[in-house]
Amino acid sequence: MNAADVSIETIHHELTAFARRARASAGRLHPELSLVSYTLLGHLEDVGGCRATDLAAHYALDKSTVSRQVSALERAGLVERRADAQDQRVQVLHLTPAGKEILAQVTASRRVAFRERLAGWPEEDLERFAGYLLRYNAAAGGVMFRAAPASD
Amino acid sequence: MNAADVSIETIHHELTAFARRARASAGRLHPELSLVSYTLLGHLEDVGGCRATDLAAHYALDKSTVSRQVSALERAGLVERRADAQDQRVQVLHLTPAGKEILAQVTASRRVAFRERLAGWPEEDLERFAGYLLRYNAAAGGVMFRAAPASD
DNA sequence: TCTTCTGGTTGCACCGTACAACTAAGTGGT
DNA sequence: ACCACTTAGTTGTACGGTGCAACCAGAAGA
Repeated sequence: MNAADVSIETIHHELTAFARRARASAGRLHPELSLVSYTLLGHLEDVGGCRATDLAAHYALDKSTVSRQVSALERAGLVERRADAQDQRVQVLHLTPAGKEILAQVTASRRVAFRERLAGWPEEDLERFAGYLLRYNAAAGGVMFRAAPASD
Repeated sequence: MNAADVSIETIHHELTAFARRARASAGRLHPELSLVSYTLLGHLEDVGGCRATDLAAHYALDKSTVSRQVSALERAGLVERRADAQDQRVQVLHLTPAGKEILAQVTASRRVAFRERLAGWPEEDLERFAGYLLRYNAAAGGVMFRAAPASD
């Protein structure tokens, strides 16, 4: 096992640990906004409104899951559905002011957490780390794990 | 917003994306071994057997959750419980040969996935990336998000 | 028009999780 | 020796997130 393999093993291990920890702790702080809800709201803000189908495709979620998430967010008053003039089936989703507010709060609080955790890092390392994550996620392309090589 | 803040924002965004993606896709490949089961088995292999309470403490899970996970793993024949001579309450958990086998398979297949995704990276970048993740996770110290700064 | 496609909802089942109540076993004080 | 307290683990219950399948309503094309 050469040095590159050791590094890959470490990356594997640490990213797995991160994912597990995120899963375990994501819901406990900000109970009003789960990790998925948060990313959904964030996407709506980024793109400025889209359809439920777009969310499902973008996040590789089942449309039923998105439907329920959106229902919950609407019930909470964070998103609103607007009819589409061209197509009566689609409902364009938009953030409400309350949704923008909550999203901003949660983002700010999480940013603080990340900033604390990254305090003391040289700017050069921050930039490289960010670059590596971008590059890695781009390569991951929406799927975290591939199927087993030979067993299927 | 200076360059460091931009980097931190990117790290925040990309790690969040990774966590969400992991959550969404972890269960679909290797349905026989969820992300949690996998890390539990991995820990048992690393430390060579421990108590359910140790697992709960190490992964910040409720003991009931661990109890059920362990029960499932035992039912699947991947771990076995051994009585402790000193304390009749504790059951020391060990991987069975089948557990070692499955763990090795899943690890291998995931390693392949990571290796593919990291193919073409210069060895220097791999080492730095691994180092950054280690450093970040060490700073995270078991909790992914801190409470909101002022709202509570 | 009639069939097919598409956006979305709902019923159902499953998993992972927490909390609370509980049992069984060890520990310590009197 | 006994009783209170702690600790390890299980079980009941509830909840949130997820996928699949069935379904409905609107749109598009043969």
